[in-house]
Amino acid sequence: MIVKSPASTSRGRRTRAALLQAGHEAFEEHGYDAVRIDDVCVRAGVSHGTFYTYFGSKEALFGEVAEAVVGEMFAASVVGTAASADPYARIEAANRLYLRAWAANSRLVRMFEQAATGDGRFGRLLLELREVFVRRGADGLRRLQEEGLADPALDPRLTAIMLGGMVEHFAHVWLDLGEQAAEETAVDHLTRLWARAIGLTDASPWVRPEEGA
Amino acid sequence: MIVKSPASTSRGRRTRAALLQAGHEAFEEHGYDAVRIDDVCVRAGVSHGTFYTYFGSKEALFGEVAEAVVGEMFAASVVGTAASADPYARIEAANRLYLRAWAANSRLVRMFEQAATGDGRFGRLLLELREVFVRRGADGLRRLQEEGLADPALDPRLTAIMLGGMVEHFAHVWLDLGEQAAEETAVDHLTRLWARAIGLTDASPWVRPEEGA
Amino acid sequence: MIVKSPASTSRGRRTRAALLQAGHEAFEEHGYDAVRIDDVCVRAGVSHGTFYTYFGSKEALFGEVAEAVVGEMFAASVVGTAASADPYARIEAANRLYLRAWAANSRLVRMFEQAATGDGRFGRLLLELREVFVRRGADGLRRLQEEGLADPALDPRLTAIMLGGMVEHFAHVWLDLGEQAAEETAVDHLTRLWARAIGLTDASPWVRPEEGA
Amino acid sequence: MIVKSPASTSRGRRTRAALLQAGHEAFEEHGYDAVRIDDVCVRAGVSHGTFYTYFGSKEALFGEVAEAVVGEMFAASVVGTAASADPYARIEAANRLYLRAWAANSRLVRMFEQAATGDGRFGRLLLELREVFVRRGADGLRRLQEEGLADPALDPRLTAIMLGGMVEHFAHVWLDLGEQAAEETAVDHLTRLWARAIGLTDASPWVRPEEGA
DNA sequence: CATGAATGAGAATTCATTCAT
DNA sequence: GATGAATGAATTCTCATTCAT
Repeated sequence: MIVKSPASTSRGRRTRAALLQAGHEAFEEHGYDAVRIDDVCVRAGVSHGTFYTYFGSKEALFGEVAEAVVGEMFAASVVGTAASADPYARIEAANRLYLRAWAANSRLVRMFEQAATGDGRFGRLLLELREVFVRRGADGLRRLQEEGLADPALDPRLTAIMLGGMVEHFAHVWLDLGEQAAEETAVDHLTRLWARAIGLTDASPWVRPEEGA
Repeated sequence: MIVKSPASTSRGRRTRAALLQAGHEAFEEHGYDAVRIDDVCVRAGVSHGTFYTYFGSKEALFGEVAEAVVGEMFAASVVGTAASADPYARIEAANRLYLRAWAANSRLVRMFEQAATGDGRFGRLLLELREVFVRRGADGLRRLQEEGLADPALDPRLTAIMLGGMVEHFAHVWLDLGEQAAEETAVDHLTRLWARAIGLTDASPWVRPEEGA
Repeated sequence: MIVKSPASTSRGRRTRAALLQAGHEAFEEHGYDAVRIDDVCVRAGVSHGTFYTYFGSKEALFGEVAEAVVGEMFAASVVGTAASADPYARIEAANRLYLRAWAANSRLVRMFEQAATGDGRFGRLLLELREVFVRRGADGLRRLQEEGLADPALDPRLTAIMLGGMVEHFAHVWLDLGEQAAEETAVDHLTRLWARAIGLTDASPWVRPEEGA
Repeated sequence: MIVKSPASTSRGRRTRAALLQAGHEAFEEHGYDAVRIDDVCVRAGVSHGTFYTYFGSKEALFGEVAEAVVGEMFAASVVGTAASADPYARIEAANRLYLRAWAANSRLVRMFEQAATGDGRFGRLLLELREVFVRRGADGLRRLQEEGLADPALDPRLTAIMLGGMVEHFAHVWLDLGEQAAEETAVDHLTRLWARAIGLTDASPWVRPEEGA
């Protein structure tokens, strides 16, 4: 895509950033289709003519917003990789991270899927993003399997998709659909479910009554 | 909602059904906003004037399509409730059911969320639908907890949301995003993860090597 | 090009014809670029939405106007071919015909050339039209040459282009630029010049004074 | 017209000339309406803000381009007037000149007619230009008539318009529409046709066979 | 009931022109 | 003088909806 204006002056850079920001907010609030170019312009405080100085179309704007968001999420996914040595703690940290990363952009990322239907560009972007998270999850599980800490019968990729999806989906229900829950409780549950699902032994202190007998 | 025409004649009933069916397909394929009344009419083989004999607006059509879909899913969720006595088998049956129910309508249901942004009507529909599945999951878990077969520390509702979300989300990734997987493998993994996540004793035969030593 | 509407009803056919007529007039009066779709609609007495029921764009309308005009001119070029046996009279008849054919559409045909620059479609149409007239002229000249009535040294095609151009251009100057002249005088001059230019002997009764001496 | 800037500095003069040149080329290539100020500026290598330092509007630029072109053509029409004493050679020289003058600017001059539709200013310019050529042709013919070398029955002005139009129109067909022809052949034919059309005695050596018998 | 012509509000986009830097 | 950001009037085109036949 041709970036219409390199925004060579500082004023230009400011305007461009304002439009990007306004677009981000507008898309988040109302969804791709419902956003009018003018909405974005009003929010950014510029005339609609100015919009076209910086972006060729609504789609172009969305593309840049999307790239920025995906970039953020990539970045977030990397932070804190070198966490604890304790597997359970690592899972907990990852879940917290995951939840927060999606918290910031849940609605927008969902929107990529709508936008993705037709085009293909956003679809690819979205798949790449998801793949990063999936791969991280799969790699983690594989390591645990090699160490004998997780059920070796589980397919790492499939499992990562499923458990990762659990977190992603919960983030959506929690943040977008307003399901009430404290972050601590949420992370605690997600981690406990995840850890025990893969067979991590010391996943929880729970001991079945019968065993105790 | 005022149903514009009770479609009293049999010809009328046929036309109405054709529009409903055409709408279902069109929404599924292209998404709410991208569908034009004309697309639906062409697909149904009627003139676009006729559309308004049966539906007051595009939204009205979508509303009826949505209600039909939700009805189907409600129905599907009830079927086979009285399955096996074995908890693991019950979970497996539920997951298979769940997966299939979403398989049929995943794209449309997702669309409810887009459409929901506006007036809240579809949003409510969606919440009610989800609630049915959540409640079933929560009830099942509570029963297992009472029987001492599942971790009593887990919050039934939260857990049901998370694990139900895992299934729902996987259905989406699998069917809409094209992740490759055999249904058997998928159901097997989902069930294993679900069962072990809640601490169901005989969830899987896996025993950690060290323990075996 | 897809004709947007076959205008199956008589009302539709009337509206379509009105738009075509209005377009013809508007293009003729103001030129392609200066005509707004709305001008055409107002003139035709329909809303601009209706315009798009029948034509996909201004260019599409112009295309149909152009085809109609070219068709008319083709038709006009054929009429009266079987005229007199006297070569001079034949040339005169052809010139009168030529002048009248261009009289009706001079401005529009000129417009094709503007419109032709970019596209190619109108350019081809125009070349074909011109070719018809050129070929007729060339064939006529060739016959006269074979009969020994015209200078055999003249290239028929080139000559036809030049003398045909003389008539076409004069039509433009006369009709569009307002040069004053009576049709009789014009036809008389054009014929006399044309006939004598190709060496047709009895082209004019004029005898050079010296010869008379 | 108020010339916005006298371009007092040498840098200013250079910029002004660059814009004029760029405008000339752009108008020639794409036509008046299709040219955007930005195209001209890019071609001239200046920012579009600068344009308005030198020209008040697109029309003003076109006006200056037009005046320059017309000036050139006036100049060209004068050159070589004092040629040979032989009438046929004089006509040949004039035709060659005519053809070359139009060759250089045919497209732009045609454009004057489009642009003329609006305010009449360019139309007047064009008429004046054409008048120069017409008058020269008419004067030449009148002289020949007085000398008994051309048909006295011909109206000088009308004849000059017609034969001049033949040359002008051929220039257009040849150069703009791509009709293939060598300049020599073209000038030879034009001259022969022109000379014989007005009845110039020794116009061509052709003698009808019958006469030769 | 069915048809399809007509409508017009609304959205995207272009581009000549102005103006602060 | 030069720059390029900002403006907004003007234009094209879409599509849900109405209505006469």
